[in-house]
Amino acid sequence: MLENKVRELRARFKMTQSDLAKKVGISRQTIGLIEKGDYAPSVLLALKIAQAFETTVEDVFYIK
Amino acid sequence: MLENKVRELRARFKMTQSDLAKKVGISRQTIGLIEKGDYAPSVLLALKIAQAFETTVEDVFYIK
DNA sequence: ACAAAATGACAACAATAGTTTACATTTTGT
DNA sequence: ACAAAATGTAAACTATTGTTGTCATTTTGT
Repeated sequence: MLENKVRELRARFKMTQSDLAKKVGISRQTIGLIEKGDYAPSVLLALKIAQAFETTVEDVFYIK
Repeated sequence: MLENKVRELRARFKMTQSDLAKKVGISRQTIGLIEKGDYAPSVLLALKIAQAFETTVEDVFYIK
């Protein structure tokens, strides 16, 4: 399955779900669902999230 | 918007759309649509495509 | 030139991503 | 302890991703 480090990275950057949501242009709830692992975002959103954390998509999202 | 190098990479690896589709587990038509730039795949599929070309998501898909 | 393989394109559809609204629960700061 | 901020969750919904089937067109190999 697909897993991700969004929650850890967000903590490291001291951002709330709302902060991140605003930064990448989606809703707070969607960030929550992604963190929960409920679904795989589009690659466009994944790229924006990785950029928000100054890292790569592979570093944030990975197949396990 | 989102652009990608799937067509070039696929040529470099001498794969047909069907080859790549089979390798990443989707239909041939979907590869065609992605190459055409019609839509952004899920990050899961993007990861698989990048892996098929032995490279990163950022190298294959980029915001322009 | 010819046949086979590869690609383009479209429609109708199924599955999943992502939205808004709303409310409950948990965490944080003073 | 209290209020405010942050998070969890759910329903109903819209938008987009991805499917299968079909046929036309283009490319490739002999």
